Amino acid sequence: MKNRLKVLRAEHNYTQAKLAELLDVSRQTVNAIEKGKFDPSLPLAFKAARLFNLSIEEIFQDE
Amino acid sequence: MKNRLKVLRAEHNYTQAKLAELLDVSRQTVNAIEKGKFDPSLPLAFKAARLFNLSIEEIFQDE
DNA sequence: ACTTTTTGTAAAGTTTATTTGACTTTTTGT
DNA sequence: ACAAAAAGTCAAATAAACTTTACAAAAAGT
Repeated sequence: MKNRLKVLRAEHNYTQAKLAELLDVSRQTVNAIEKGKFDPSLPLAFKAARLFNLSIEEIFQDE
Repeated sequence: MKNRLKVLRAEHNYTQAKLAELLDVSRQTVNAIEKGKFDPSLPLAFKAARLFNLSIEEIFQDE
């Protein structure tokens, strides 16, 4: 599962730590998801989508 | 997290067992998700969305 | 009424997501 | 070049998703 978190983070000038704080997860979780180590839970995907005002599909891609 | 799986199932005349088979999960998993016992993983949410030709947000609602 | 199908539920086990703490490497600012 | 900040990573622990087996309750078909 790919995602655009790194780009979105750059666009918003967020550090991994800042994004983690906004999503209410640990910095390592953000890092791991960005690096494709695992997929976020559905609730976390929703949180990210709301944060960036995007649909889940616009952030995460199944391919 | 709410979802419209039961309705979508009814619309397509799918039993829980049939939907489980199409989603490649156990029947109990479908049942548990429908009953709100836990949320699906993001990959599973994507599978359901593709199956019904809907966006994740059209099937699962955060509130 | 009876039989079959579907749904609900529960326990025990496996896998995956997430945490915390610690440490290294890379990037950025001066 | 140096210091500080950010990103990467690892191990051990907990939580949440998902499996299998098994059985009971409810719904549907004849």
